[in-house]
Amino acid sequence: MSATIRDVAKAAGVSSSTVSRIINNKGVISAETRDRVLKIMKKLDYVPNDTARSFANGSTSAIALVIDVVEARSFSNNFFNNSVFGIETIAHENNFNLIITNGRMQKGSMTSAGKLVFGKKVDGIILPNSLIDHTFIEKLNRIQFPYVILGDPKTLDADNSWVDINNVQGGALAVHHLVEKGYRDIAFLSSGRTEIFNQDRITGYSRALNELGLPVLKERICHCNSDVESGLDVMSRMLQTEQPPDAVICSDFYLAVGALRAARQNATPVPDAFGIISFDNTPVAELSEPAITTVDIDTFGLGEQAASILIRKIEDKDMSSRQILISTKIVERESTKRNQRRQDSE
Amino acid sequence: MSATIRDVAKAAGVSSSTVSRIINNKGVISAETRDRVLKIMKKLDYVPNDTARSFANGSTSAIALVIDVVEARSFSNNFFNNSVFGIETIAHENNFNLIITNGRMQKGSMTSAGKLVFGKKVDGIILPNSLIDHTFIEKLNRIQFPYVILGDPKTLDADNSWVDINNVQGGALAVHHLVEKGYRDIAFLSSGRTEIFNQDRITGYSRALNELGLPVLKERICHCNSDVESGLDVMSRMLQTEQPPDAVICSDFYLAVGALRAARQNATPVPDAFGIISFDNTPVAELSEPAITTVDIDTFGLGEQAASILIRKIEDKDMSSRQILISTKIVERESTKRNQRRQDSE
DNA sequence: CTAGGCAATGCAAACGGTTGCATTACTTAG
DNA sequence: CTAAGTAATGCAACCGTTTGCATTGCCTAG
Repeated sequence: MSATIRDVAKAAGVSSSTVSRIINNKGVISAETRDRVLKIMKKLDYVPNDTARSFANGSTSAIALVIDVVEARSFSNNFFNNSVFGIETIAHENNFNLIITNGRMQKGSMTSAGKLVFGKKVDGIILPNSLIDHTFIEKLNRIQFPYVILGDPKTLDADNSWVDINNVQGGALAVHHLVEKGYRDIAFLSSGRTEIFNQDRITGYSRALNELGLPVLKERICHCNSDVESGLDVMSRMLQTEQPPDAVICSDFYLAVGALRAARQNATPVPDAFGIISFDNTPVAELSEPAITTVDIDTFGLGEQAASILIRKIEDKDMSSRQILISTKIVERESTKRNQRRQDSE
Repeated sequence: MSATIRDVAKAAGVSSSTVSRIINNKGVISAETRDRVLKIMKKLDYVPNDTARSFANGSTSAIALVIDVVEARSFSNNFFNNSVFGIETIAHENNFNLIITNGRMQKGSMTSAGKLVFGKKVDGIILPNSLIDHTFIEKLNRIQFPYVILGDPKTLDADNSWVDINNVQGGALAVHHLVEKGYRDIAFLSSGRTEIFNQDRITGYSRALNELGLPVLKERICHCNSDVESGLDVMSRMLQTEQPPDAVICSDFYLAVGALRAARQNATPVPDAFGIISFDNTPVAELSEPAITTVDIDTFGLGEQAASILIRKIEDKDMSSRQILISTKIVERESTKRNQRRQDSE
């Protein structure tokens, strides 16, 4: 059907080696030959067959991203969304293709990721720590296959490359912000007990309280589901105790909305009597009233870093592994923006 | 490095043809040979090289999705997010890989999509109507390359396959819902003037008003930017006229939140004096107070349909083209849930 | 003047599968 | 008993590039 390298070679009166060298900018080619061949290529609408190329030189110029999606609930996937975008951006800049595969949907024996890796469809792979399978990682290590993990894979002992949001720092940052604003009794609503990011945030939260000489209380830390109802329930109960907290840090925006509603139902004014911070600076954080102060996690940057480490690894298999923590920052909005009389008076 | 088909063949004492036939379930193979070969394959950790395979049989088992992302603003990308998930699901079921490429980032002469197509990296392609380039489509048609368009590509004359949300029906549905609820003077806030989906929604809106014998008024249709400020501004102004509307349909959730704020600032109670409907049933529609009634657009289904049409086309190049419109439905929440005295009294 | 070096290009094998066309050994109908 | 059919497998070409190793002609240092 379409022209091959030999068609071009024949039409230009050269060998296919010469055409190949021109395509790849390798070797020494005289200017006239190059021009002639380039013209022929254009005339014949020639585009090198990438599959044949991959086949010949044993590399695919493609990377895979394994995602961990169970249901299509969009804004909890804010994370996914932005990371993919970051990864695609870097992949594109480096002339890599990005293959996306859902790690939750394995049918048959080999996982989708395994198929891509061992079938040599990709040169490297990015996978989330939530889907880590030790035997799979071992296999990757054995054949020195380049990979990068999204999220600190605490359960792995080998030295792997990973990229993570600095959730410990984020948890601490939230505490410091609240304390600066004059809040003193800070609760933490976590969106789950098992997720590493929740554990890390709680670690940071506890550590910061310690540093500031504030007590860390078991009953101030609650593990809920990631929905408005949970946040509302838990927060309502807390607010009705004789010693209610005066602020809360929430692991996601659903919980924050729940907390906000609880405060409203309890006639506790936000931010004056009660401060709220949510993790993940999703654009919808601006939409609530009051708008919610967030710990901004740079998921786009996370994707960028993961992709660029992976690509460097592909280009240099002996590269030592890298671990990157991306700092968070506070985006202050209404839910913590009280005037600080309270603090001053203390 | 890793075992090839010839290694397996040698170890099993057969020819590589036999191994190939076993891998692909083609031809007739005796049970004993098959068993022996399968055992050897397992023992040698043999996985067929997909690149070599693609090369040999001229098909890649991969499809590409071209996305149109300019900035990472997550929930306006709810669309993107769910569609990708739908596409990946179907691709996976059919043993296709999904390559994602950002159509906005073309560097060099050939677009990223063109590289994938003409470099024979994929067997088919899904592209959004927002990125349609007539000469590119013509090229695809000329070589009979399978593609499906996301969103009705109204500017194309040829018969192409596409999948779209039925925005006309959606616009009408919103009107009918509001009228059923007793609202009579319905405004429309569009998130832009040029997008086909906005035009379609307005068409449906106008048509439904006509059918119901209600007037279609120019000044009730506003084109804004997709943000809260715009919605707030426009709606505030409308509400302060001597004859304000008693309901509004918004093209996205930002506008709906703006409209809600405008109503609140104007002391117009929602839903009793003013009804609000937003397009796109993003989960955050539940988070506002009152929660906002939405026109649910099935973006996951959109992706599924696009992928399955594409794959059928790949498998049968002579398949006639398909056009699919996916109906919307109302998800009723608080912002239109008034008791219907008003209507009864008319 | 000559040998060594370099610029420019060609030859042909290799990458790892797939597949059309044999080939071989049975089986069975006539 | 023979010819035709069929089940099971092998041979070798082919898919479109890349690349190590020639080869050729020319330049330049000694």
